[in-house]
Amino acid sequence: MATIGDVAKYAGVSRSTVSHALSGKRPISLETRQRISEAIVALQYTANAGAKALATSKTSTLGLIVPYTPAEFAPARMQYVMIVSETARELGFDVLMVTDFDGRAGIKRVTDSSRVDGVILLNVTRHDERIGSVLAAAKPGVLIGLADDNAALDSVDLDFAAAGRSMVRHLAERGHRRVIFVTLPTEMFLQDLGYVWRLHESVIDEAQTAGLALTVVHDAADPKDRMRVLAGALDATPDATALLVHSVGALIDLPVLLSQRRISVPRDLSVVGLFGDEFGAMFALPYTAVEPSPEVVVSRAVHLVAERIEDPSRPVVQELLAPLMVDRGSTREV
Amino acid sequence: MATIGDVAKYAGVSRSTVSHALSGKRPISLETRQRISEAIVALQYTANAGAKALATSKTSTLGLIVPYTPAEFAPARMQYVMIVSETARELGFDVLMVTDFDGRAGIKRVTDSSRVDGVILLNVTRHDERIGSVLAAAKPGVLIGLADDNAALDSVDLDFAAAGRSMVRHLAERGHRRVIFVTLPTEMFLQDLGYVWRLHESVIDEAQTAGLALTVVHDAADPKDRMRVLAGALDATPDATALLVHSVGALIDLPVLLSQRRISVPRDLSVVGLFGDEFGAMFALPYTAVEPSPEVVVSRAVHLVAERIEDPSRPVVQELLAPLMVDRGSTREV
DNA sequence: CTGAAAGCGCTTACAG
DNA sequence: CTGAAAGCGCTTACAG
Repeated sequence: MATIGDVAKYAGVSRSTVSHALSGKRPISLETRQRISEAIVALQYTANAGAKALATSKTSTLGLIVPYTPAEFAPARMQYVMIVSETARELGFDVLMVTDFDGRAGIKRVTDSSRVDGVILLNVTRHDERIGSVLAAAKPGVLIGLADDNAALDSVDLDFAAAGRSMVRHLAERGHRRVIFVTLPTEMFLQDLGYVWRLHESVIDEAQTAGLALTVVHDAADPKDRMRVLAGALDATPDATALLVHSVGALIDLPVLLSQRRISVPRDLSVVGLFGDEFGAMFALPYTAVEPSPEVVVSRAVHLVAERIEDPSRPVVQELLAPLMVDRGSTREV
Repeated sequence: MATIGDVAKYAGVSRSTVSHALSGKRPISLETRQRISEAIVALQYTANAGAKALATSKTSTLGLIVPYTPAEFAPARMQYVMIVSETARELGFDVLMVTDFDGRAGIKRVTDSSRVDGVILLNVTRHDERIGSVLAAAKPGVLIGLADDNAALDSVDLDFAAAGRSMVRHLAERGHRRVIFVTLPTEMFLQDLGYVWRLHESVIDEAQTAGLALTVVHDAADPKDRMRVLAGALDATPDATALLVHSVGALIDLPVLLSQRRISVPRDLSVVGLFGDEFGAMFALPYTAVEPSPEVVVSRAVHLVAERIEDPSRPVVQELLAPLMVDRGSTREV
């Protein structure tokens, strides 16, 4: 690999001139600049990242802390990872994936060794131990999700409370009075993920406000049991006119179950859920849904951490994204 | 952050002694070693990764080149990424995710700047342009998948040809003579992914050998059309006694369609497919299937690139993993 | 507008 | 068993 010294020699200038030509941090005569350009092309020069990081204390790398949460629905995760990576690239960063079983250890490792300029925490829980590690590292960090004690770090998330309310109101406005709420498996509540609770509570709360009778059913954690749980819920509440579904597993099974029972949507039953367009397309889900908009949430998070790397003193922000509802005609007036 | 100099001062030794104590590359007296250990703990010392990389020309980082292939079924991808990351960690490497739209540019970027010691190529195609980039970079690289011209790089993959043959034989042995082969969308064939062709061709080939009449149906690329394609295939070949399914989308839709038509498996129809245990569990797929074993394939790939980083002169290997079939009782004798 | 030199934090011959 | 010094490839005051 050619070094900056090789380029300097080839162009007949000093290394500092090459460096400045590259960074644009001081004026370089046109002629010199051209000679340097030629040298760079001729020698195929690319700056050594390690040397640059050593000299500047900047790595141009973001650590993506992916927690180990087997119970969660894995497929959706890839989308988040891809968006982080793509946004990071647009902002000039590379992404180091940190999937350590112990997220705290992972954060400590990549920050202590100065491998990253900042970290992005995926799947934040309400009492997320990783927040302390980010604070201890004294590096910029952003939470994708809301923690109870997140005053110290920037965070972004979908406004799941608003999402829950809008789903309930959507049904209430159409005259539904008895609704089955298929919420997430209890295992996921135990994982303390903020959005799980926020959506759950807002649905229950808004149902009360709207005078809507809610039958709450936790989806099964084990896919084998899912269908039975779902069927049981329908059996137990025959007078329900609508389903409000948060569980992704239930959403996938629903078409099968409804077809088995010859239940037509929305004629016999209205359905509203929470899932992304891309996900819905993949499984051909024909249901009206609140859109979690990962591209917006995640891209915003990456921008926030990049901004904070630029300016560590910027006030902490907490952003909640207003959810959009996509009407696919799976709900009707009753 | 404490530096090696701080540790040396604290322990009352030279920096080189600390460095050697850390690497174990020369004998250090017990007493000195202890003082150094204490200093490291007291100062919370962790070596600066950039400085280390600069001094040793080793980054302890692997580049994971994730291609941009929207047509492919995304959820499965995350599993591969996670296994790469976990295996890399076990071997002492971090993972840099490279998701550039142009994989070649991504490889050039991370290798030219010496950000990685080697690269792992996901979703290799038969004529993969990225191979040239790895060769040009003169860094170790491993292919997950088989390319036509892969004599120069290590590669690992499931033996998809064997997988195809074993599925056909499984049905042939049970007396099936007319089978519908639901293969991948034509879009995926155009993407030139090696495994797509290898499986396809081996199924057709083995069917001929086994005297099995095959109706080949390409699954729809658009999920909206999937169900119709699948239904059309059943209608067009009413005398088929079995389904051989490669398309993941078709696998997901199959339970719905069969339940709609009151077709019972394996009583009315035998089904064999190609999908992983984890994936099958997530969608509660009750079908006998060849197991793609991503954990084995991917972990092997990471080991191979790590070995080659250690010893660049090792002969190139190409490993094909024999597929396992998991019998879930979805096929019967006819 | 340009260059010589110090420094970032490591490792590793070299010398003892 | 240990240390002083050079070097990895950059950037950036400092000086002109």
